[in-house]
Amino acid sequence: MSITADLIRGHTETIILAHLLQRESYGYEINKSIYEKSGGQYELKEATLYGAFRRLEENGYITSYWGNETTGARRRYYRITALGDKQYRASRAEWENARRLIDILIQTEAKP
Amino acid sequence: MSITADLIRGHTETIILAHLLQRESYGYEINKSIYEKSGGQYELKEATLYGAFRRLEENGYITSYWGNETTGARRRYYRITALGDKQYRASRAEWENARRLIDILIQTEAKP
DNA sequence: GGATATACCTTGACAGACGAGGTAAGTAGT
DNA sequence: ACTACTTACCTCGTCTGTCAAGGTATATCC
Repeated sequence: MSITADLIRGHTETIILAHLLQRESYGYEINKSIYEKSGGQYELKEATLYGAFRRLEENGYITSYWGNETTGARRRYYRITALGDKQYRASRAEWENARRLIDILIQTEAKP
Repeated sequence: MSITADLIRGHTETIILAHLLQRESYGYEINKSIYEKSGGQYELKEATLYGAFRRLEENGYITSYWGNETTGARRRYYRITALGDKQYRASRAEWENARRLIDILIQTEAKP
């Protein structure tokens, strides 16, 4: 992992919601997907991932159920709720705003 | 303050360094400047600000000295070091990368 | 005298991320 | 049969940055 996690902190839950909007999924797959989408630059730690799932479920943004795998390890699937969809849109709008703000705040005028 | 601080978390020190690259300054002024640049959307809490100063100084990114104000409250001025300049450039590059990455990770394809 | 602005600082609590550990089932090679 | 690896889940304790709440002191305005 080449990107410092502090910079992603605060976006973990939004990233997970974004993935679940595409399709129902489970922890291991979501993490793999993040790894691939980031070109190998970023990967959630498991403790972070499962902690985020717990919070998201507590807040009613996702629901979960055990898949009925007949082979291989069991999987817990997650599905986004209507509330989660709403939260995703709000978080995304916040990100757009924060991005613009940080761009303004960390820039220096006329310095090569 | 309308932006949640969690989204800025991890950029506080870079924001301070960016300000100090423009000119030597002191805590109160830096915070006012952030408030104004952000259009009143964001303001550091004092505990956060002074905590960041302490870390920056411990790491050798800034130095400080007491101003000799003849009137009004005393001020502790901060100056960025060569190491701080280097760190700023690195942090800024990291931000460009993180920004691109988050954009990729929180986007959903073809959803209105 | 009292309120407000400037200007600094500290302590304790909280929340998210992480390191390090664990469980369990299937697959591949020797 | 044994060993190693992959898939897949989970938890506990620690660390770090932020914040609420408190404090000190000087100067100005009404």
